[in-house]
Amino acid sequence: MDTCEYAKIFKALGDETRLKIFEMLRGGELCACKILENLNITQPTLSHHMKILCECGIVMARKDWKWTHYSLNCALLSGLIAHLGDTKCRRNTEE
Amino acid sequence: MDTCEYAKIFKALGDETRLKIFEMLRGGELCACKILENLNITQPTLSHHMKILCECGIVMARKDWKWTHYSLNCALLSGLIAHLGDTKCRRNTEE
DNA sequence: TTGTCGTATAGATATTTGTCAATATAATAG
DNA sequence: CTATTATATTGACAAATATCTATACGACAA
Repeated sequence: MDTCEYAKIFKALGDETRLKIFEMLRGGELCACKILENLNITQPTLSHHMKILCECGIVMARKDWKWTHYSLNCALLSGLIAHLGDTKCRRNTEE
Repeated sequence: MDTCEYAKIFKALGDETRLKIFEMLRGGELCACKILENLNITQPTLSHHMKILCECGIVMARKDWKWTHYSLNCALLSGLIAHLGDTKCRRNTEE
């Protein structure tokens, strides 16, 4: 995973609507129609956002008959968290 | 910290140039001129990016004589990591 | 086949964004 | 005062983006 891919994830999460979707999915898998119910956007707009979330890898799609179910890619999320956590953070009081 | 503020942070990190800056700062505090040396952008463009990084709170500026030193806001970063880590991530194999 | 339902794509448009050159600002030195 | 140095701001512009309406696609039902 290089910097460019992380940038893609951050960019995906950097839109308020998509971050809301991300937060919804943190509770577990959801179908597109359920997500749509909780947002004030049209269906094509949701489809557009889901594509972006899937293309960066942080969200996965699963088709089940007519419905598409979305869930977080937990492995990728864990990797991202681990990467962020690997930061040299000194206590601000001293060098 | 509400969702909107996280979106601002993610948006800030969603640009490749700014993510590079973020990665540089993970190694510790740096002056603007040092950051500029490692990027192929002009000084005004760097200034613009630093403003965005500071406005979302993830980067802090410290003026010392003629130089401005930038460093990560470790408290905010920790909060972000904790938030992300608080995700209900099931093993993908079972319900 | 025709209709319905959930989702995706195409095309248009207004807004946002990243970048630059030019200029300003603030602090210091002489 | 003037000159220098590091950084910030302004204004312009091309590229990217979020959103919509209209339409297409795919799966199933009758």
